[in-house]
Amino acid sequence: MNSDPGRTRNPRGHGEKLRRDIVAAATALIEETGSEDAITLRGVARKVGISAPSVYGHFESVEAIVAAVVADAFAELDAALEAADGSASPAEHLQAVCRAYLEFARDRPHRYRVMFGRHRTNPRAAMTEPRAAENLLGAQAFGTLVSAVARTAGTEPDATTFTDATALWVAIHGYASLQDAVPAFPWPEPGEMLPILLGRLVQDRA
Amino acid sequence: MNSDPGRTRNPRGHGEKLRRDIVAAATALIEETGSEDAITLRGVARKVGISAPSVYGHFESVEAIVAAVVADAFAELDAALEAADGSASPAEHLQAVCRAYLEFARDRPHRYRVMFGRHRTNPRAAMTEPRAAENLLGAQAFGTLVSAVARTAGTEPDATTFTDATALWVAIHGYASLQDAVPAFPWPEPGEMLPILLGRLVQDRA
DNA sequence: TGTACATCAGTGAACGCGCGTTCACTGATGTAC
DNA sequence: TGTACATCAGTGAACGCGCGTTCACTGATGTAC
Repeated sequence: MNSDPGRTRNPRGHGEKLRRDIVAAATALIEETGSEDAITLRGVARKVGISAPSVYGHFESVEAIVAAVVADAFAELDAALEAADGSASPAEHLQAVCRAYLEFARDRPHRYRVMFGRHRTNPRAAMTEPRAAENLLGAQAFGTLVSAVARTAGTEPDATTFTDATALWVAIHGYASLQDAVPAFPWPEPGEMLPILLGRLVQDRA
Repeated sequence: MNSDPGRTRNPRGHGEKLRRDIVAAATALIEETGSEDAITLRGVARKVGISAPSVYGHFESVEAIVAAVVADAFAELDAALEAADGSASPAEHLQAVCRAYLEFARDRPHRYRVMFGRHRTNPRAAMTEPRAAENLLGAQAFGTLVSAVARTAGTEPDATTFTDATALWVAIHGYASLQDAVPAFPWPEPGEMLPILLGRLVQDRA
């Protein structure tokens, strides 16, 4: 909750830095308080160390700030799945992708909840093509999952891999979000749960 | 958002009715606005048609009102799964239970989101035994699922049925909540998705 | 049968607070001439 | 080389609003004597 009273104004031409500072402050507020409600325009300004009206130079509303936090988080998720070890066998790679997904959710539980807490589309994409699935936030992450599933089947992505990946996604998301929502439930560890879900949900077409 | 200005005071000994009116108003506010944030003490009082301080006679905080809404919703979920057709074959019964779960979530998307949006335990149970899994909200619903899974296996509930039921729950919850969160995704219909999840996740031990 | 009293189910006014938003502004720095 | 000016990156004060919370209260109704 520390603010930054010792902040010095950005030099000319570097006003965009404040935008990043605002998003970082909002992100920190979510992870510290556990709730998206904690993000207020004045609260974010306080955290950054600027006056409240200064936010308007970069965001037109609190919702726009939250949307930026969510967009950043989805970009991180995309990168985390992409970075999962791909040198292993197809089955091991798929498992690594799923493990990366679960670790992402576990390491940022509050942001993960916010990412999927309201329905949101990519704001930039929404302007041009509001319903295209490939422009949804997280589309790249899902694409990584589809590719990993296709590799285990030894095929190109098709309707079956799409269905398998969807079934896997709902299960892994459900596991991640219910662990966060109902921590007192006697959850199996990921090391136990993940092989079960993977083994049963991904069609063996070998 | 209609309030009730024509409300008449409850007769003596029936003050508890106001408590139910408050919970009903809060429930309606959640389903109308889609957000738990819309529940304010004054907003609920306005909706019921009473003055703001009157709420304190029945709830000590807004959170207590939301907790009551959530507890009611879990009781409804318990009842809905219990009421799923049990006269059919075990496999058909299990499918009916899962369908009832998905319908519950679909019919009250906002309440469903609030139910699993924060981690909460049964407030009454939390006073006595804070960690007992069987006192969690939704424990009865999960028990119904475990029983239905056990019937398909032809066994009493054991570690395997527990694992199967857990896998099924995370998948069905994930499916329900992601459909709500990402409506633009090309979701398979429940009629297509449910048999896939059931067929793959529930161990065939016949 | 009357009446004083206690209780119940609320009310109405007031408070201080943090919020989003507006407005006119400031002061440093680069640019044109 | 000097200087006027435009621009950039913000600030500070003020506004009206809805909120949670408190306080003393009201007025109908049941109960004891």
